[in-house]
Amino acid sequence: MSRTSNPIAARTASPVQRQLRPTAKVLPEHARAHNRSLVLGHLFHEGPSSRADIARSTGLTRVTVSDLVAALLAEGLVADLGVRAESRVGKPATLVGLRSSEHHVVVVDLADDATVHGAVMTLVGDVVVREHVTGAGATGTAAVTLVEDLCRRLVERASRPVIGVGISSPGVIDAGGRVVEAPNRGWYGEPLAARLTGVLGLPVHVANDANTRALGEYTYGGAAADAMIVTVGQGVGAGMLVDGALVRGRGHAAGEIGHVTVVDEDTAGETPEPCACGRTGCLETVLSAPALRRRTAGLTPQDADATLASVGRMLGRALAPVVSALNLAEVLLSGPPELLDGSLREAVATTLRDRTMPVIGHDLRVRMAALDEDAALAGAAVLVLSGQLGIT
Amino acid sequence: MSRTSNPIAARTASPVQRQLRPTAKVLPEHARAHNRSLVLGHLFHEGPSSRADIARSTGLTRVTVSDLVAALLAEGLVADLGVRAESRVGKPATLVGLRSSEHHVVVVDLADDATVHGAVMTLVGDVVVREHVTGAGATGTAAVTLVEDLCRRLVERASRPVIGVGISSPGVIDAGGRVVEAPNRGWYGEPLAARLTGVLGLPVHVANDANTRALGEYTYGGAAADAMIVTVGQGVGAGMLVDGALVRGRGHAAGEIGHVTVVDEDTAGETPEPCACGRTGCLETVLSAPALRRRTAGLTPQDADATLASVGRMLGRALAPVVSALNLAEVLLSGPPELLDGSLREAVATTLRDRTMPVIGHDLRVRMAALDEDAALAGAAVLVLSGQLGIT
DNA sequence: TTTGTAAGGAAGGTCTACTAACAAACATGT
DNA sequence: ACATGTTTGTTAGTAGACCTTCCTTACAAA
Repeated sequence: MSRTSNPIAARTASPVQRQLRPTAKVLPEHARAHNRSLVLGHLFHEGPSSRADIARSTGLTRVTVSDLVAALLAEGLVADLGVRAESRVGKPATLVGLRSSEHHVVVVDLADDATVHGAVMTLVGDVVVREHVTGAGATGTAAVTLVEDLCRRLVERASRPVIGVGISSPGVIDAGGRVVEAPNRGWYGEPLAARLTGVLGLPVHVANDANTRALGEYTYGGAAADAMIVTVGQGVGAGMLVDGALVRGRGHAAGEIGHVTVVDEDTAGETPEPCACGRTGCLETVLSAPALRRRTAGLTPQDADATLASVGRMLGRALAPVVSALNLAEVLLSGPPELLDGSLREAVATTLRDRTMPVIGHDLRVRMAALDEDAALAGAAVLVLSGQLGIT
Repeated sequence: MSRTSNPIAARTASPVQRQLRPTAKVLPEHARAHNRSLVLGHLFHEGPSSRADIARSTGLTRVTVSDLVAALLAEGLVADLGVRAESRVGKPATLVGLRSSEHHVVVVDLADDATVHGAVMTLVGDVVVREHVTGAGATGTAAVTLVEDLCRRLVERASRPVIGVGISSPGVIDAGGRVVEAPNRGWYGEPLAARLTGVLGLPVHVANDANTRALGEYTYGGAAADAMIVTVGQGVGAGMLVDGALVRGRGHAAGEIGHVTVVDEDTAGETPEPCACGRTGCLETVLSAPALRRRTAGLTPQDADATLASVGRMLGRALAPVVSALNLAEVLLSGPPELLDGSLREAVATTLRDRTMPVIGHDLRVRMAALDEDAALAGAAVLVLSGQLGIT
């Protein structure tokens, strides 16, 4: 074997260079914030607990937990709930609990072109106030103003301290809340989060609607840590969860699967249809809610089922490589149940199992998303919980 | 809109429950370890630097960096290189550098069924010693003993302190170095890392060979942080990098794309062939090195190119959903260049661009892997660098 | 009543990184 | 030649964060 051209050896003289990622230093206070999030996360997921419970769960000592809880009590995020009712051996525990109804989150969903939906929510996702504005056709700065006004009204109507604002929008959105590209609102490089923070004086988080849905399903809907949530509405999108974290991708466009080609000339029983994007045979031409309705309109239930199953098989074909490459635990379908939760979903499941090796397809679950139409709002709330409190 | 069945609201009484991941507490010493890795990582990627350089790069103060460097000097991981040659304004800087040739890593590659390849490497991936054992047919415990003996010999032949052992093996391997399933060696649930650590008294890291290749390409080969490295050899595998981290997947089987179905009855110009896995039309039946050689044997160069292009199109079809879902920056092909680096690679690239939306396919790169046949060994070394020094 | 167990708090110690201040060593301008 | 400004690396002191150890409180079980 010739080793002279070893590219590793060739680099020995000069160091191994790479575009350095902004790896952040860690200060003691960051450790503190992390452990604080651990405590909050425990209370969020497990409910009222004693300090000793939290200590066991987090691995921190009781002393440290007491200290953190004291700080949280002072902040008002946590409340003393008195002694635990059930009594075991030893000194009875005093419970502390997250004051989830004593803090509010303002959330906005921009998925609907005609109407902007907003709400005030508690930390556990209960809707306290609901508002909407009809902003048909508003684009550019006008659309930003629309969102601004809605947020302001919601903040005013919140009866508790508002922890932050979460916004779910279609389009390509970067981690800093800048809308890189959202054709439906005419936003290109719009610094939405920064602008709203300036106006409202509150932390604002913005993310793609398919991604927020995925977050919502993970936090409130029991989705697995390695999952794909396919959202079917006017278009088709997806949120990807890998190891419990949202995948954003190189250009912040992860999950944009609506315009993957799935219908070819040689696809049995199908003809590629033109897509709004200018190409043909895109997933959206067969799987979007309008496309599904159009394709099943006027058919007998049997024929409609067959049609839906056919679409399910196409989706399954497309997802099989994704499921295999990431070894996903779950594929969730979010959208109209009358279209998705039947032969379509079953066809996706069987196709995925047929087209992947057993170790991949064996314990893969294909199910409907657990959350209803408020999933995007709930996910927007998770943006805030995650960003401000570290709860995931 | 009916909101009564809101599953979020329904959960308000009980807390939001989920399978808790082992979220680790962070102690001051962990912060220290993290910052230490930051210093080492800077020296690894940027080469000899002054303490002030490191401080600017990491965001830590010069005082802290001096302290960390002092500790690393005491450990012998870093050396004082004297004053910088070029002189600028101000006090001349004293350079410190990673003593990459003064420490060794022992690496083993188990991809070859007939021979086990091993090497002693420096921290920058230079091969110092090369050894191999012919272990045709060794399985189960005998195969473990084979690896054990090879490691021991390599450790003995290492002329510098050995930081750890890295092993690259086909099969499904969990994060703790347990081989869940490796049919070629007859390993099922084999705790390889633990066993070797016990015998050698050194830190041992084990990972799937496609994954180690991906790590090697990332660290030594300049691969992007969001990339897929497709490895073509006896079979077909892949390593997935998302945000610079290896994806392991729900059942540690991420990257197992060799048995995704890519050939159907309706695939133009192709007939599904039976696969060793018992199904038909798997990616391995067309893309493995033997399959490619068989399909192109005896053909004119033009016909061979057409055949390779056809396989490239099939691969492109399979990868388009993956590239879209994750918004990957790069797809790397690792394997025989005479088969892959031509019409096949070009077909993959054009197919991917044709079948994805512009925002996804626009700046996607499809190229050959930068590292040669030692890529797996280099990746195994990265396992150790990453696990012991925190360098990625 | 005694014993054992568990919860929570107080005191003291160690570790970590920061700020402030300074000396050393050099380039540059007058 | 000499003062000035710049950059480096170190010393000293401070604040934060978590730990270990010990104590008190409160209850169940024997």
